[in-house]
Amino acid sequence: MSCEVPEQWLVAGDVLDKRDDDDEPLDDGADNSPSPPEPHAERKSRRGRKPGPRTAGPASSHVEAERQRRDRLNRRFCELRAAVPTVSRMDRASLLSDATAYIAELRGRVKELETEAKTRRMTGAEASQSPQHFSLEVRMVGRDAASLRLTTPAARHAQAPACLMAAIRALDLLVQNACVCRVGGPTVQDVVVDVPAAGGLLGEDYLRAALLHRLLQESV
Amino acid sequence: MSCEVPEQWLVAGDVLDKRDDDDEPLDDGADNSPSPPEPHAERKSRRGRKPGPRTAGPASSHVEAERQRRDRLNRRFCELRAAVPTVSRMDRASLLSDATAYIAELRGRVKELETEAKTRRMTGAEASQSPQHFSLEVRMVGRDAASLRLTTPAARHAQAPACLMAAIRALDLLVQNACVCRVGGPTVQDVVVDVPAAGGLLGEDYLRAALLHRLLQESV
DNA sequence: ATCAACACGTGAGCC
DNA sequence: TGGCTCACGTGTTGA
Repeated sequence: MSCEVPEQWLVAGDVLDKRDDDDEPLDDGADNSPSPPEPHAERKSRRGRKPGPRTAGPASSHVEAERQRRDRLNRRFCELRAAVPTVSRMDRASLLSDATAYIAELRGRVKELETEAKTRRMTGAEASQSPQHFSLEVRMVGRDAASLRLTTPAARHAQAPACLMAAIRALDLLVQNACVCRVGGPTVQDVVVDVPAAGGLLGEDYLRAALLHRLLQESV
Repeated sequence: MSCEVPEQWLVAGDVLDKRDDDDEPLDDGADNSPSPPEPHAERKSRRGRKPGPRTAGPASSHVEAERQRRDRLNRRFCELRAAVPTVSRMDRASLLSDATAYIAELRGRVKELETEAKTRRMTGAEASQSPQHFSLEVRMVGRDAASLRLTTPAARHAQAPACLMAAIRALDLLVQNACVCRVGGPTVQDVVVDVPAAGGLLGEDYLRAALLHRLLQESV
């Protein structure tokens, strides 16, 4: 496919100025029209026709433009070939179909990975939002003591007791007694904590709200 | 770019048999050489040259092959154009560069998503393997009671106390007193549990081994 | 020798 | 008008 440019069969006045910038063909204002017959160099896989009789006449602006168009196409083909890792053959047509297939493959991978990431994110969010499914009882014992009972419907949320402990500690409360048990096998996990000195300025509702807030924050 | 095929300027004996299967040009053994002049149909964006003088002579096997090659290239171009969503212009060259850029973009997305998935997997594995970093003390109190102390170096392993509780329960042990606290801010998490009736047939080493086993199993 | 692939020049439509 | 693009036929290679 002639990607290399071994300047071959150059003609006499080869200038090779070719400011062959790619990057959007929104250029080429009025630059290629000038006179220089500018023969095309660069060919490698010696296939195709020889540069021809090189009619340097002034009527060759068209052939020159066509030459530049061909060169640009060739460069684009080379770039595409460099971008596609699975090049079955060196054909142009094979390159095109390979590029199409590769794009489809990449699209499939992207979609697959995105769905996987989404699934992972969902499970993660579900696991971290599990405290929303907690049932938190706050029962005042006397005036400044409380008994908390945290129940989670699924035992896979094994971090629930620790979250409650952290929340209690974050509220500067002391734990007098704690009992964690699982009843009904892996379905229910129960935490009962007795907290002295949890009353005072802290009412039952405030205590519940603060603990819930902490629990939700803890499980981020 | 003439993707449609509105059969135009057909010549008299158009047969249109063209078993134009794509899928790897490893076919066409000796089929195009036969006599039928087979003019090419299908053109739409009336650009380019007219089909020419249609030299129906037997010397047109080459032009026919070239025609088929052109048609195949055109089809492949159309397929690629259908596969690339960001077609800036209708040029062939623009299509090629757009396809290259799109492939690069897809590659970047794939790499990004893969690294994200890998990171997520690593953190998950690390979090689940964290109990390996636990420090578990087992101190016998008398003959059939024990005091356990579980210390985790990182406080983000909030499920450690629950894991210990589950392990204790799995060993059918009772918890007399438990205390979970965090010292040094979020760096150390400490769990102290008193377990009566943990002696008997269960020695200290066996208790420690069983608890470690349970802890490692729990954290899968 | 045939065959496949490419490059070249050129005709022609379109803006 | 001219520039840009594509199609066409042909010349010329390599296998």
